[in-house]
Amino acid sequence: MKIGELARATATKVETVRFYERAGLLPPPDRTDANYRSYGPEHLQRLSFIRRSRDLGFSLDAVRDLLALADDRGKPCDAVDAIASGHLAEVERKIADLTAMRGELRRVIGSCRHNTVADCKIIETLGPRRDA
Amino acid sequence: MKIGELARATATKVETVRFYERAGLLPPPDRTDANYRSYGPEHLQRLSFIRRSRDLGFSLDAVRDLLALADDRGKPCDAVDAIASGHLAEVERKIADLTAMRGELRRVIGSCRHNTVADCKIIETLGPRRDA
DNA sequence: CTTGAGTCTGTAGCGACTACAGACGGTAGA
DNA sequence: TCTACCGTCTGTAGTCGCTACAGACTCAAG
Repeated sequence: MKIGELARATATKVETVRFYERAGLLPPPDRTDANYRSYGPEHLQRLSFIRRSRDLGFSLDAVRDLLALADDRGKPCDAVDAIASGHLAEVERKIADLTAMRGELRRVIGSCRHNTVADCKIIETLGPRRDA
Repeated sequence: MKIGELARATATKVETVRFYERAGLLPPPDRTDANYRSYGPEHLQRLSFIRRSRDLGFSLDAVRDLLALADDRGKPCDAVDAIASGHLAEVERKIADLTAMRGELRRVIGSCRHNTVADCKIIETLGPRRDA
């Protein structure tokens, strides 16, 4: 299959597919006479893996590690678990950060009385020591 | 005050202060004879505003807009509210995305039986149609 | 007088793409 | 057969918000 088909099949942009190749995540495929990339089912499978991992928020580095592990079928699974668990912890930290932000933002926005900027509570909150 | 003092006072790195100046967020201060930046209290106040806004997750573009509004004290406050509300919506979207990710990750990790990669549920889940 | 810390400018790097420019290939309708 | 148009190619630069240098300077303390 050509790059456009592969891209469509995995909901990826063509440029991103080429980017993954340059980044060493997707092996360089054969080329046609016209120098077009020609992918096989193994590429489709590998790109699907990458996309799914990315959807779960894994970094490209993590995806690289996961792919290497996936290719090493005899290895114990704990390394995979470690990567995933580490990532989960990070996601949880981000959720906590954003939840705190949300609380602050709601508080700040809730205090807006829709007057002028001069006595805007939002601006006041942002600039803590504004006295003019 | 010199850039290092300003940076310490606002928990900002010196390079970041200079970056904000280049980015047009912090006005260029006077210079000493030795060409050192010399900041006044208005810079401290403005940088505090920037930092607080960044802590709440506003983009630099949004901070620029907020600063412009803060300087225009007669304007109605609704524009400020709009920026903040838009940002809140985005934060909520991110929380929803991350929460979905977290659920998926927990499910995937929970299925790990700590065997070899060959029958690792995590790898299986990531590569949907792996049959070897 | 020397040492060390702070400051200066300018540039390049990060992650994960995205968006071109400019050239070439392939195909379907007129 | 011509032509229009899409797809593909390479290479490079842009995005965001910093961060990290390199190499030169200044300043204060001992």
